[in-house]
Amino acid sequence: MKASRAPSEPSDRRRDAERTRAEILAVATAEFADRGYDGARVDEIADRTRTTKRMIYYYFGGKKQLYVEALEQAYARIRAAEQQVSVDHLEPAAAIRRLAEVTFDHHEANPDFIRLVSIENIHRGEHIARLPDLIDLNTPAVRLLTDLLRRGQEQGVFRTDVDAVDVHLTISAFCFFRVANQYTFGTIFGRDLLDPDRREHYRTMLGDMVVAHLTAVG
Amino acid sequence: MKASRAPSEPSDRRRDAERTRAEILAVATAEFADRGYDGARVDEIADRTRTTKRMIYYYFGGKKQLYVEALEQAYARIRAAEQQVSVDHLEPAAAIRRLAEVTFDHHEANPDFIRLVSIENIHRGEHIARLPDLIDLNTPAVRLLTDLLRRGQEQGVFRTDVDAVDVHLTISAFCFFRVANQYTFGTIFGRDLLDPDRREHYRTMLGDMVVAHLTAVG
DNA sequence: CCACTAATGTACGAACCGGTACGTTAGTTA
DNA sequence: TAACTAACGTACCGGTTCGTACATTAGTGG
Repeated sequence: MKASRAPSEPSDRRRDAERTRAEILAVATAEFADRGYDGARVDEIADRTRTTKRMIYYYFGGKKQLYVEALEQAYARIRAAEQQVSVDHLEPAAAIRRLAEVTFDHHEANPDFIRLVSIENIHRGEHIARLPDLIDLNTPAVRLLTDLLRRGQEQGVFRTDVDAVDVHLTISAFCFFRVANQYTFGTIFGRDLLDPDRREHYRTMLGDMVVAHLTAVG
Repeated sequence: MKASRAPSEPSDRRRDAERTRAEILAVATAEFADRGYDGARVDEIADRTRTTKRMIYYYFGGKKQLYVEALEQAYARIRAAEQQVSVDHLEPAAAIRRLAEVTFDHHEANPDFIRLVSIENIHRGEHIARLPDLIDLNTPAVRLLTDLLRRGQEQGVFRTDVDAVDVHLTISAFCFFRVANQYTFGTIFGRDLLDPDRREHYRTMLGDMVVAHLTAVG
């Protein structure tokens, strides 16, 4: 945390631990997302930074620890972005729709995060399970949904047999699948799920679906 | 295809090309689903069969071709199972619900298939794209949905701004995510999506959601 | 400006892993 | 039963890849 305070912005390659560490982590995130844990190469990560492989072991200890930190940082970023969302001024149904759109946009804009999550699930979540900081039963999205569901239910417009996590699951599933499985789905059904011309259709459809479900009689 | 016709069922280790090949493929499918393409080990696959690594190269040519055949066979099996579904006797809404349930059950019962698809998407579908036999724009599920949507729309009970592939996407996304992302989702939100006690809830919820969406005013 | 440490670079080792050269055996057929 | 081939086994090679021993330099405090 010793801030670099050189005259007139140092801006480049002198010794800078923080910068080196951050650069390694950024490159590693891209590499792991690109090729998976086992497909990623430590030498490749090193080559893409302005430093050497030695520094990876100096700062992170090993390939696995590097992967875990990349995963942790990716989650932290998404969490931070979620925290920004505010829908207090909207009616429950409109607010749910808005939240679905934010999630939709988010997934589309962060394919590397999606890929890291897929990779982590292939490994059965063994690494994320050891990151207690990430276990947050009250994620911003879930907190918002809890409140919105309560409001809608009190107004008598929302069904009462689904909870916040269920709704979050529904929204996440749609947004995640659209990005994560774009390749196999696109190949088999001949439909590019990320075609910009269809983007608005799917964004609206998701909101329609979630709201239709919640407002249907339970 | 020369059927083994030995006296009183040979039942074991004599020379049997078909059997050896099939055994390798079965073991390989499990290994690739378990550890991913790069994580899978050819030696490990060989060790788990009653034959040797040499046979893998004799019958399949290499690790990649073995993976591709495992993927192809997995898709073929799912396709065959889909073909069995018949919902002609049901009203459109009930039929859609039934189809959703079949897909739900199917995904839950075949986690290895789910994992292979996830793995293939991490590889950006590069292998499946080279399997023209699998490119089927009219999958059994899509054919059924096309018919059901038409019937429902003619009866004036279904909205007209979604097509069969959209509905299939919705259903698949939910079923796939629930199995594929069970680990990270379960860890972060503290909810086991495959808990048998919640199974019926999610199975019903999916049908409710899809039907509510389709019957809502477009 | 000197000594000390954090940060960095180089070169290399050892295990792993996909793949293959080469030899052998079982079953078939003339 | 001899000859032939499909099926199978063994032993090994060569490149890859994670990791490290060791040397070096930049910056900092006294």
